[in-house]
Amino acid sequence: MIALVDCNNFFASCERAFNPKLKDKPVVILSSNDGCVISRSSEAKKYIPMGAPAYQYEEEFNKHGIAVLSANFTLYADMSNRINKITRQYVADIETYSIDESFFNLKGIPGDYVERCRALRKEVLKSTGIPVSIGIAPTKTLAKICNHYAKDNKDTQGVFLWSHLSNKDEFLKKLPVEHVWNVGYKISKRLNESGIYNTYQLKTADYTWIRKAFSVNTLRTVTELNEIPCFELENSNGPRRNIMSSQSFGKSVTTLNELEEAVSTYTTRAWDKLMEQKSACGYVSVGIRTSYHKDMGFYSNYYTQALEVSTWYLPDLIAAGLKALKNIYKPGFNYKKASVFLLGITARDQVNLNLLNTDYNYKKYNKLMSVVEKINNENGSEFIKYASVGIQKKWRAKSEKRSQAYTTKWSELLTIN
DNA sequence: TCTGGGGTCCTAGGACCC
DNA sequence: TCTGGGGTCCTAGGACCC
Repeated sequence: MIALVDCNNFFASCERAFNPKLKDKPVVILSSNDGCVISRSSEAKKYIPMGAPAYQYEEEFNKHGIAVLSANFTLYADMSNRINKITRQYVADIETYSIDESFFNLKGIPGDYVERCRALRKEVLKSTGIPVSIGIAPTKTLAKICNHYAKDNKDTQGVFLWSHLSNKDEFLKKLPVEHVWNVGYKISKRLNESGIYNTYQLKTADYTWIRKAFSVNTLRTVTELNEIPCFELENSNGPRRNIMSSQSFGKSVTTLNELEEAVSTYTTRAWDKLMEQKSACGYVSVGIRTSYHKDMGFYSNYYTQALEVSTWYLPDLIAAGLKALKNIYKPGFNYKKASVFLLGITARDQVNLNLLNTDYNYKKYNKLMSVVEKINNENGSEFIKYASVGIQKKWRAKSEKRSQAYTTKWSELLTIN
């Protein structure tokens, strides 16, 4: 049996855990640059749709006394780790699926599954203040469905087991296909065109036809609806295969110079993650684009620059990023966003050496990078940095209503008067 | 003035091998 | 006029997730 534990309104709940004034009040959390709504407390859901652009909803915010906060990802990541730690005390086999969700295996867990999960839920709430819901089923896809059921039905006390459904087929008939995990906008549209609207129809669809008309993943989803597991629990502790750092600017950027600062900065952020998982990368890819909404003309492009040798030496990554940027930069546009991807990620002892560049000094570079990483870990990111990241950073994203780093900075600890 | 920032996996097609 | 049968690896792009 697979269980899915999912935090309710996670970002909004994190803010509430540290700010009692937000209790029972509608709360929304905004994306970076305070652009659009990415999390809502249950009270706010009545008034504000997911993804709503904040500037269009100012009136609603005021009318309903909605507390509006900028996203504080440092806080959310820390809370997520705490919840994971508690979960690990209950079960061994865990896959951290996202910042607010984990799958775990209940096989071999003694006692009643539902009681066990209720105890976990209670413990998480008591220790962190975050309410969670748990769905339990033979497959991940069904566990997702049970999780939603637990969230929507108070009488479940936050935990729901698939086999407790009295009439599963009737239940699935009322569930639109687009609510099924891994059935998104495109696939549900195509399913609808073939007359498949509800999840019971999807469950009983012809396997051969599904495989032919869609991908193997959709077949897996259908199989999982039939209680046969196809998506295994994955090892979420492994290294990332891609690393990305991307952010829109607080103001429009026109000059190459400012874009270079941003690309250098984002490359450094991505490098932080590369160092943390002790990997090397083979390619640096850079993307830039204008706003979708401006009349000034739309431009979007990216370029992937191969490194001569796979490395984790930051100056080489930045140089590659800047080279890629020069390939795609066109003057005369108002740029709104830059992205940096690190691709071709491998373990450091598995990098392919370059036949023509045999004297790449890994030893020396490794030493230098480790020192930089250590100093920044102790003193804060960008304590030591390459000059190309810039100092003024006028393009920096806005985040005007961000709460304190309650749990990760000594200077911002919660004080109680 | 203003619309996020991350990730994963799969597939088709091209380039190449013998 | 005719030009095999079998592979691998890589990349771009598309679909999905939160």
